[in-house]
Amino acid sequence: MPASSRARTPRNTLSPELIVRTALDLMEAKGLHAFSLRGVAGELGVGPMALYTYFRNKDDLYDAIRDHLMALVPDVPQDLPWLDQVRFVCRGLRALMLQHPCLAQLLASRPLSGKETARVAEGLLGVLRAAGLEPEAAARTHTTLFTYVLGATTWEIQMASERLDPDAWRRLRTSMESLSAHEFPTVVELAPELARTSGGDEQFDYGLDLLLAGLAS
Amino acid sequence: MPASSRARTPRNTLSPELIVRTALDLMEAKGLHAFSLRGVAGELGVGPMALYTYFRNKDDLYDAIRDHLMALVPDVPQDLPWLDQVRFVCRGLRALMLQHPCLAQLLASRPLSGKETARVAEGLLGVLRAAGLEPEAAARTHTTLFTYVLGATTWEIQMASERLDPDAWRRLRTSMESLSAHEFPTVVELAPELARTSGGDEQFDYGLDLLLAGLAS
DNA sequence: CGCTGTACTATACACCGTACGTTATAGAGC
DNA sequence: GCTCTATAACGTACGGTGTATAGTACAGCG
Repeated sequence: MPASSRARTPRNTLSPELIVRTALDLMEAKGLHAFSLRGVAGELGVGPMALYTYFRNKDDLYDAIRDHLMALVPDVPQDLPWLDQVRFVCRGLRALMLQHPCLAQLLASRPLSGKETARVAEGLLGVLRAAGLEPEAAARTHTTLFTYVLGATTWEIQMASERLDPDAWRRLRTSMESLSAHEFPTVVELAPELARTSGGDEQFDYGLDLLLAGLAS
Repeated sequence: MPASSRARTPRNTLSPELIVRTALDLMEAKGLHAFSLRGVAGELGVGPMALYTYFRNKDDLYDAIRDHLMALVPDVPQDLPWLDQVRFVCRGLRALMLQHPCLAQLLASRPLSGKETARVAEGLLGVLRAAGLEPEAAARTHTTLFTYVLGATTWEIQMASERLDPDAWRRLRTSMESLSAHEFPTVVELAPELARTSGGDEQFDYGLDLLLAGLAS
C-alpha cells in the first residue's frame, strides 16, 4: 500500500444510467433552475469532471434525461377507436409531464431526438395513418397535437408552481385585482374563471376535444 | 476638485424603460441563454448593481421585458366576424413571438402579469364573450387558444433555431435516418413531412383551424 | 450652508460549466 | 506474476453568473 494511495473512488462506480437517474432525482427535488452538474457529481461522490466521461456537456445530459423520461409514455392500446387512441396518447404524455415537471421544459428547449421519443411519435403517427389520414395531414395533425399538449401542460405546470409559492400567488392575485375594472372589464369579470381554468383535467380535455372535434369534422 | 473624484456616470442616466430596451436588444442579439445582468449593465456603461435600483432581481426584469413586448400585440379590429377576430389575435401573438423569439420563453417560464398582458387577454376574452360564450366557456377557450399559440410557436422557434445551427441540424437528420425503418416505419416514412410541417404559417393555421372548427361545431 | 434621500459604485461570496493536464487502476498480453 | 496500455476519475484553473452588503457622491431642499 503505497503512501500516496488516495481515497479514490473505485473504477466503475459510474454509468450513464446511474448518472441519469441521479440527475433526474436531483432535478425533481430542487427544480430545474437549481440543477447543476456539480450537484449531480456531489450526489454521486465524484468530481464534476467525472460526468464528462459519459456526456459531452450539460445539454447532452439533458437529452439523455428527456429520453429516459419519454420511455415512461405507455404504448398505444390497439383495441380502441382511433380518436380514443389519440386521446390516450395525449393524456399519457400530459400525465407524464405533470409527474415530471422538468420534462416539459426539456421538451420545449431541445429538439426531439432519441429512441424513446421516436417510439412515442411512431405510436401517434401510426394511429393517424391507420385512421386514413394522408401523409401530410398525419404529420400536420401530429405536430398540432404535440404542440398543444406541450403548451397546455407547460402552462398548467407554470400556474401550479406559482400557486405553490404563496408569496408569488398573492402577488399575482393582487396584481390582477388592481387592474382597473373600467379598462379591463372582461378580465376582471372572468378572473375567477380564468384562475379556475388555468389547469386541470377538464381544461386539458376541453382543448383536446376542440381539436378532435375539428379533426372529425 | 478633490483628487478622489472618479469618472462617475452622472445621476439620472438610467430609467426602467432604458434598461428594458437595452436588455431586450441584448437578448435578441445574443440569445436568452447568453443574457446576463452584467451584460446589460456593461452596455449601459454602469455597474451591475445599478440595475437593482430599478428591478428587484433578474426575474423582475424578465417580467418587465415581457410586458414591454406584449405592448406590441395589436388591438383587435372591431369590424370582423368573431372567428376572424380570434384568428387575428392568435396570429398577431404568434407573429410577435417569431419576431422576438425570447418572448416565447418568457411567456412559458413566468406567470402572466402586467398591464399589457392584461390588455391582450381583455381583447380576446371580449371577443369570445361578445360571440355569446358563457363565462366558463370563454375562459376555457381563452386558455386553450393561448396555450396552443404558446406551444406551437415555441416549438416552431425551437425547430427554426435548430435549423440555423448547421451542425445540430445535421446531427438531427442523421439521428432520424439512423432510426430503424423496421422499428419505426411511420416515423421514417413521414420524416420529410414532419420536417416540413414543423413550422410555418400553414402548420400554425392548420392547428388553429382545427380549434376554430371545433369551436364552431 | 448643511441635511437627507438616493442613484450608482466597490467589493465580495458562492456558485456555475467546462478546458486542460494528471494520475491511478483494471484488464490484456506475456 | 509481471508489465503495458487504455481510460475512469481527479485537481486545478478560468471566466463567467446573480446578488448581498456596504460605501460614496451628488441633487434637491430646508
